[in-house]
Order: sequence, then structure tokens, then C-alpha cells
Amino acid sequence: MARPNDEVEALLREYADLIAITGKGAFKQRAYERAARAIGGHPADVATLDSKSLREIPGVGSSIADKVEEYLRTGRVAAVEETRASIPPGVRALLDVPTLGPKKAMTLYRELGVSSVDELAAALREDRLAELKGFGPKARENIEHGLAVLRQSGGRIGLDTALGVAEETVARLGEAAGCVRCAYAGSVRRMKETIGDIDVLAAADDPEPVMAAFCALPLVAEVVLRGRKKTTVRTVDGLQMDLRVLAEDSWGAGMIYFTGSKAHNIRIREIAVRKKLKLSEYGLFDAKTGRKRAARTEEEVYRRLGLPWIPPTLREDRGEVAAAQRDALPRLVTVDDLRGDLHSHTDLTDGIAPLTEMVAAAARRGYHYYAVTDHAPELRMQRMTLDKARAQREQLRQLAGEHGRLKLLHGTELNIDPEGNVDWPAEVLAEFELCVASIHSHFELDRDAQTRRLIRACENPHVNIIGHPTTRKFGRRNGIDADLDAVFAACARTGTALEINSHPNRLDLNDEHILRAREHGVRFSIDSDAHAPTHLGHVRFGVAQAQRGWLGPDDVINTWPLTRLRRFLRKTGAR
DNA sequence: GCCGTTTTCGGCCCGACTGTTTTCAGTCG
Repeated sequence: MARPNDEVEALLREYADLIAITGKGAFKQRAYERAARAIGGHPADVATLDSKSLREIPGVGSSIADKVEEYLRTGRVAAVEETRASIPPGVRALLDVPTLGPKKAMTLYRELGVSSVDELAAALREDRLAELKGFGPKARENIEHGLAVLRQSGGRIGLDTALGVAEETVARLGEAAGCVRCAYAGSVRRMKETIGDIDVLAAADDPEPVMAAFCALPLVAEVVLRGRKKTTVRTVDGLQMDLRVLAEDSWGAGMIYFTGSKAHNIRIREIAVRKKLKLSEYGLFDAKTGRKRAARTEEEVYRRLGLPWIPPTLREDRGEVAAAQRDALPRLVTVDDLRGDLHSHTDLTDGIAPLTEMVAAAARRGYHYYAVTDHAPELRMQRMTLDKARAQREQLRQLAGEHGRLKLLHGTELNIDPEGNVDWPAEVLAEFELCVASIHSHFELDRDAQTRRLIRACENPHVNIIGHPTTRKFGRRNGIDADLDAVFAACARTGTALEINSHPNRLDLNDEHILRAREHGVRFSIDSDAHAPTHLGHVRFGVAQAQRGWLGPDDVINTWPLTRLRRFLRKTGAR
């Protein structure tokens, strides 16, 4: 299913959590977390590494390497199994509730026997937390709010996870006997930021072997229902997945129908009705005679409706059908349009890979330019200093020219303080080729304060990009409360770009914000915010959100040639 | 548990915020 590195990362993270909950040493816990991150972000497949190379991964010593090897060999690790036996899995799930950490989770389990999020909600309702030490009224209120945030994302999973499952399933079913075509549809194909369930389509004359292959997939935990045309399963992640099998000659109509969105489908069916046609998942038919007019491909069905093909990321009934009728669909930005990445980290701060590895990974992507933007000193835990930043700049200079056309830019990710000020005085900021500025704390300030703060950051002549502008994280916190339209206007006025942060847990700005910001004439930067070489590929998620926000290449500064980008970074020609 | 221009022991990312335990533990980034 997942790549072995991801499985190992998940296992080590789980073990780290269990160590924290059982109170077996903060340093041991951190060692496991560090190793988990290092392996998750390691470019080589751990399953192919020999013992020596495994131990060369920073943070992986002999104890952890042994466990990794045990896992790769047997699929389990005795030490982890033992700890699991003493702590029910639901206790670990309590850590997903914001404001609940390992200590409080353990107290809840030990004192009240709470061993799941549901039991926590029940205990809260029955006011059983009041008797516990360390759970005063405010703490209980915070937990209640935390549960609400968790519930909002509840049942939905990240686009990255869903895409992984969908792609894996399509690859496997494509090999099933008699399967002519296979593809995923639904919200995964529309690249929505979170996914409720996965829809997979297959074309086959005989559905039976495909259905059987589907039910036999290793990631299937339970077959919920099974019929001739449709089968529903639940995956090991608790995700619902539907497979529909149809005849090859209605493939296009089926793809349109199951890609949705529902609102988009209603819109195009209205057009069909006006043309005395009837559109279903089986095809586009003459309403009177029932004769099939189109069905084989999406293009053919749209064409018969008098429309050009509409990209799935636009199919949300946000005016795309009307635009298609006017032949005014935007030319959407694609991953191939990106000439560089303007927000990334190295192990000088909280990345896991050294500068040389990050740069090499950027070069492999064929970029024309690449900005290294490690954290600035105000984010204290990263221990950045001006000396370190300058040394990094020198190191970057020495790497210049080592990767063909790739131009390296030295930047930094500044911290926006509650007043909207950033690290370092202007003369120091001027040394950097670009500055990203982001909020990392004080998420609870009121709307006016947050708005002022962001606008002030935009007005700083050295701030080029506002990083992850709302700071939301799925399942962790909602974005800050700010008058975003005022912020968008300030960005347009000052020539400050807004980031579309591509990390699948962030996707910030989101599609609706992008649409609104675009109306203000804002420019965008689609960045990975990579903390490891493998993260550079996250831009596919950011690009998808940009498409959902109707952006073309011209709206996105990191599709521009370097000379044009540099002009923008000087912040003189705000439009 | 990892690691080493502090090198096989003794450190380890640091500081702010918050609520409540009135002197600090827990959580977060």
C-alpha cells in the first residue's frame, strides 16, 4: 500500500507516542520521532537498504535499525507489540484532540478508563473530568473545543492519503482479468482538499473478476456490500471505497457522472434537457427516441452538449459551465508550469536533509530556480542566528552552477509577531533574495489584530510572500480569524504574493480563498514548504488547489522566468 | 535512543503560553 518508508515512519511514530504516554523518557521519545521523520523523508526505499546504509540515516542507531529490520522482515516489532498490549489504541487517538498531550491522555485512561475519543466525549458530557487534577473548567472547555475541531474533519482524510489509496487500487484492478479500463473519479479526481470516500470506475464486459479482485485487495478491511455493478468496501484506514463497473462504451458518461460534483452534473443535465437530450451515467441520449448520442469519452459527451471538456478541478458549479459555454475556461496552471519552489527548509533549522540534498532534489525536478528559506531567529526552537544564515548563503553560493541551469536563491521564512513585525532589521532583510513571512503563534488574537498584523507584514518592503496565510491545519486548528479581503487588497497593493502552501495537512490558502484573492488581483506562490527531499513533490496538491481557484500560470509567480520573478521580488512595481 | 571540533558519558531544540497544581506542569510550534 504505502511506500515502506511511510509504513516504518508510522510505526516509529506510534512507538514514540506510546513511549510518551507511558512516560518512558522524553529523550527516547524524541529519538524515535526524529528517526521516524528521517526515514519518512529519506529518498531511498528503506526496504532496499542494507544494514549499514540504514544506520547511516541520521537519527537511526543500532536499536532503531534493528527494529526497522525486524519490521521489514516479519511485518511486526516485538517491542512495539508489547507496548501496544498495555495501552489500548484509542488512548493514542486521544493525542489527536488539540490540547491533549500524552500526560493528560494517560491520566484520562488511568483515572477514568477513557480509551477512545468517543469515551472522552461521553466522560465530558457526564462531567466526570471535573474530579481530575489538572482538568479545570478552562481545560475542559479547551478539550470540548478540540473535539469539535476534530469532528469537523471527522471521517474525512487528507487528499494525499486518499490519492495513494486510489492510485494503488487503480493499478491493481487494471491487472484484473477482463478489466479494459480503470480510473478513480469523485472528489479525489477533483482534488478536493479532504476526501470522504473514494470512487473507482472500471470498464469490463464481465464485472465479476474485477469485483473479486477489488474485494481481495490487501487494504480492504471489510466488504460492506457487493453487487454486480457496484461494490462498497471499508479500507483498513476506515475509509469507504466504491467500485463501479460499466461497459466500455459508456466510459465517458460514467466518468462524468461519478466525478461530479453533483452540482456540476445537475448543471450540465439542465443543458441536456434544453437540447432535448437526457444525460445519465450510461450516456447522452435523445430524449424522444432514446437513441444514444454520446458516451464513449468525456470530450464527446461535453461536445454534444456544446461544451469544451471541463477539467475535473473546475467541476464544482462555480461558473465553469457558463464559462465553458462562452468558451472562456481558464488555461489552468499545471505542475509542469512551475519553474521553481520558493519555500523550503534544510537541517539548519527544522528540515531533515542537508542543503546539498535539498538542492539536488530540486535539480532533479528540473527547476530553473530554487529558494532555501530556513526559519529566522524569532522561532526560537530552531536556533537560527544571523551568522548561520550568512554561512548558509555562502554555502549556497558555492553550490551555484553545480546543477546546470538551476539558480539558487537565498531566502528566509520570517516570523510575523503579534504586531506584524518580523525578525531582523531592514538592512539584514535586504541581504536575502526573498523573504517569506508567516504566522507561527498567537493564533487566538481577535479579527482586527490579526488583520492589522498581516497587513503590516505585507507593507514591509522586504516581505515578498505571506506563507500559509491562515495557518489552518486539518484536524488541529481552524485558520486564524482575519478580514481576508482586507489582507488580499493589501497584498495586491503592496506587491506581496500569497502562498498556496502545498503541504497536504495545510493546503493554505484554500480554493475559495484563492478565488477571492484572485479577484483582488493578488499574485500567488505555490510552494512545497519542504522539510525533506520527498516533500518537493507535494506541489501537485498545491497546484490542484490553485486550479480549483481558477489560477492560470500568469497568476503564479513561480511559473515566471527568473528575471520577471526578480523584478517582482524588488516590490517596486506593485500593480 | 542517538551522538561526538564538549567524543563512549552526558548532553539532547528552546521558549511562550496557559491554566491552575500559588511555583509549575503540560502543550505547542
